[in-house]
Amino acid sequence: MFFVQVARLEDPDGAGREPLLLVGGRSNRGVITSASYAARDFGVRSGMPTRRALQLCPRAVVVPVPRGACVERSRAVGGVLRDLSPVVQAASIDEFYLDLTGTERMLGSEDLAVTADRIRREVRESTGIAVSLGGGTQRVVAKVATRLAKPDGVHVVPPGEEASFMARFRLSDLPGIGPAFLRQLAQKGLRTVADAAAVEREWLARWFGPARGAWLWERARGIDASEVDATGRRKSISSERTFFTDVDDDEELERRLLKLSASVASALRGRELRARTVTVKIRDHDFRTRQAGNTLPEGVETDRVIFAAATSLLHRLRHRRRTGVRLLGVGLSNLVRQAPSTQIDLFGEGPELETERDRSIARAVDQVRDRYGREALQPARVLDRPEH
DNA sequence: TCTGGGGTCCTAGGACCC
DNA sequence: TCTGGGGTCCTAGGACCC
Repeated sequence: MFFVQVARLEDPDGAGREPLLLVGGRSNRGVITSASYAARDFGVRSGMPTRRALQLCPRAVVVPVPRGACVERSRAVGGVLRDLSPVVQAASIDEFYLDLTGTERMLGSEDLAVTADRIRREVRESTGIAVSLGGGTQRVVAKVATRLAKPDGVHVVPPGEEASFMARFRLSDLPGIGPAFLRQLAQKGLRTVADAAAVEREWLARWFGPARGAWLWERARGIDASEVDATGRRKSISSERTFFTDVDDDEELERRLLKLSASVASALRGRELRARTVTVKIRDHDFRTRQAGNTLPEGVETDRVIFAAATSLLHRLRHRRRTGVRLLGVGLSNLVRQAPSTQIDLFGEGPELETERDRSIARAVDQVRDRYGREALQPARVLDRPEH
């Protein structure tokens, strides 16, 4: 409900008054990101094509995702949580894990459900966002418990009741089990968590492999020792766009690639990072998804070098298969911190990928856009040709 | 009624190194 | 003459999450 809530807070007289509210893409190829509970009664679900949602619920109103406002509100929620809990991990824009280990003395004998409810009220008062909290001694238990807390409530599983709590659910309710694993499980006649808990460890390992077998054996008992990671390190930055209609023209694809490259490069610099790996992703007209990547000897951050790498990857993909393109994307990974000073190429082991001059230009462009808006400075045309 | 965009993690094969 | 065993890194694809 996060996106619906934000859309309503941003437009109280419009979206705020609309009970049948859908947030998501409105183009011919859009999907629903989030639907109000009233709209869900019509069978609308997130991820569903907007066209289909409007057939199920013709009187619904569709508004675009208020992206910027969602990021702001998410940060605000995270801020409140960090004031109330020592360890907070932002798992996504609308989901956080809190590790309250060590706060027992501070909280005295207060019941965890009381603590959770206080957190819930505090978040709502400070940010206007209604949140649900699930609690437990194991991460997977807390996660599954949030389902029972929705909307706008709290559900805490007492210590010792983890296994019996988990036994109430279907395997499809477990985070980490999707359509593919579900099919495999069904082939062995396993549908519920209780079904899986009744199978011996060795059999699960034999059926699903040692890693997944052990994983399933533990989750079916509510065992999940994975830590709450509060470091907040980004591992990748990407941007992708589905076109209104398929694009088959190479020059048009390069123009799109330039915009995507500039966008991820700017996000990269905004986090004071450099990327060693550039990846280009294509989804062809028949929905076949392909990607090509290149890892550079050092981290880069400028539009020029990232676009040059992306262009040569795009050509590689197009060379392998040249057909109508539905989606184009650029990703950056292998992220490293920006070096405090320029490295000097003492031994002449090859030219630097980007110069300090490149970086100064890129950062100057960022500053202009910060002050005068994204539209203030834009690439005029495709400047660089690929190396090969 | 064809299927968004932002992510994370895992796997398997190959190159390369000692 | 024709081949071990350990490791890391890179690439591509896929499953999964919200």
